[in-house]
Amino acid sequence: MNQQIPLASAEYLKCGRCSLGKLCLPLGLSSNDMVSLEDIVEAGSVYSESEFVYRAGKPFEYIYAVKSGMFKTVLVDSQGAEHIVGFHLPGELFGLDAIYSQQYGSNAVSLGTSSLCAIRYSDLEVLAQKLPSLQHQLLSLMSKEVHTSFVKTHDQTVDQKLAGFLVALAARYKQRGYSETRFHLVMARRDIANHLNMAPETISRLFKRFQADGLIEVKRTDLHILNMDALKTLSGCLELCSSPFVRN
Amino acid sequence: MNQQIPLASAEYLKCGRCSLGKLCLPLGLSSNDMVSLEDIVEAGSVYSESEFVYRAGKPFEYIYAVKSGMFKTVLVDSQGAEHIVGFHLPGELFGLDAIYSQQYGSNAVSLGTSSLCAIRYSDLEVLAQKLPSLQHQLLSLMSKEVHTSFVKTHDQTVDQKLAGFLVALAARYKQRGYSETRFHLVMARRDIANHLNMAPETISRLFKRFQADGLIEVKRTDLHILNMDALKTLSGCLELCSSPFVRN
DNA sequence: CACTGAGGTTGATGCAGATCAATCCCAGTT
DNA sequence: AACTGGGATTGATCTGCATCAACCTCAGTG
Repeated sequence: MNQQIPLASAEYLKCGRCSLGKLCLPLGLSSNDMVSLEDIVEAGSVYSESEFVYRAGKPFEYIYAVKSGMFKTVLVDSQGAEHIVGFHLPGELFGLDAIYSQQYGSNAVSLGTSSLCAIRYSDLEVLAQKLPSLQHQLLSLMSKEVHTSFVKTHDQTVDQKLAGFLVALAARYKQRGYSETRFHLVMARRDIANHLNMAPETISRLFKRFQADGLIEVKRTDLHILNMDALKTLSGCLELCSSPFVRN
Repeated sequence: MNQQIPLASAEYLKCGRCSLGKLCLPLGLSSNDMVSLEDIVEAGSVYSESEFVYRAGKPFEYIYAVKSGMFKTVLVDSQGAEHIVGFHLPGELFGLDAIYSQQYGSNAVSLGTSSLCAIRYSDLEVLAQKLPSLQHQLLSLMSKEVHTSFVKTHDQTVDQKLAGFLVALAARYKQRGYSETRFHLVMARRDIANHLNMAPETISRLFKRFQADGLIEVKRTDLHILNMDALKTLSGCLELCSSPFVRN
């Protein structure tokens, strides 16, 4: 079963003290409201590599906020083929697509050792009813989700897709206070390929070419972006797509 | 400019009497709450063929609910290439992706003569704060939007994509009380092609083959689905994707 | 009723990227 | 330090669908 080990430091990681607050649900909340939110958040369950948070078809109960590490959500079609819908970084929510249907529509899986906060959705709705800023932030985050997935439906060449993916990932790391030019590709090549509807071989070749063109430097999971502007141009989505959005 | 002619019968088309209530925002509202909602809904603006409701980049103010006809939302990338994100049928909302960024991310355009209701989002948020069932329905509809766009990111063969599109459209017509096996393709072939990331020629060839295979009958804009089951099988997304969801 | 033009259809060709098939690389194990 | 196996890379080949080009259809117009 899922190893939901509370972190030793869980008490210190409540929303009010969590560095991710400005990206996550608490954005805009007063300190009083924050305390109410903390009451319904189960903070800091730890998942080890490839553990399932939930599986498609299971009754909807919680939405999740990533605390550390990374998770992926995976759609499985009737033939059993998998499609990675998204990768989720700290401060991002997932499971929101299950509100309507009351059952999860995808599998959620950890990448490496990762942790997250669980929020019982029924509690969240009740609390959002009391706290206007929480309702606002929840709606905002869902809206962002809608927009980013709209942008992703626009098919492109493989170059555009991979460049766009890297640029977006860089922006998301930057938002979280990490370097936007140097970071680890936590997910396997195969996962990137799957997410972008490409063959792993194509990812490999593109990385090689991007490197030859001086755009990036990759060595296993280490990525160094050398020419962000060129990469952005390549991705083909400059104006409306870049600001204030980030595709994830 | 946009011809926003109030319908002569507008008074009779308020939410409480609108047949689309069970699909649209009013779902779950008591009759008292319904009146409050009606207060903030500007019902029944009419748009003629190819009129813009809003354009990408414009400040966000309203979300829209389709009353009659059909609208499409179109993403325009930095090279000016257009991509149709979705077609919107009566009872469906659009503009929700602009909540986060506070500006519309796409162009919204009418297909044929169509009408819609406009709801100032700031009013809606305030009202949703007072009416739990409205908040619930708004969140539900956004969740549905998230889910359907997730499903659409899963790339497939052209056969699967077109079959899936037709099956989903049929289901949406059925929900609205129309035949699910006979309906008009309001949008041009070119628009279907664009939406599905295919060439118009491919749509043409597929329609021909589907017809030869006894799946459908098409004559210009008239579509008759002869073998829904086969079409569903072809679309490749039986279990989780069909119920209770509809891709749009 | 012929004319026009936009949308749709049909056929021929080309290519981007998938697929297939080795080979390589390296982290983890013994 | 040799061994193992899964992921990544590289090269060769194949193919689905886009693209190009020509033609057809039909609603609208004078």
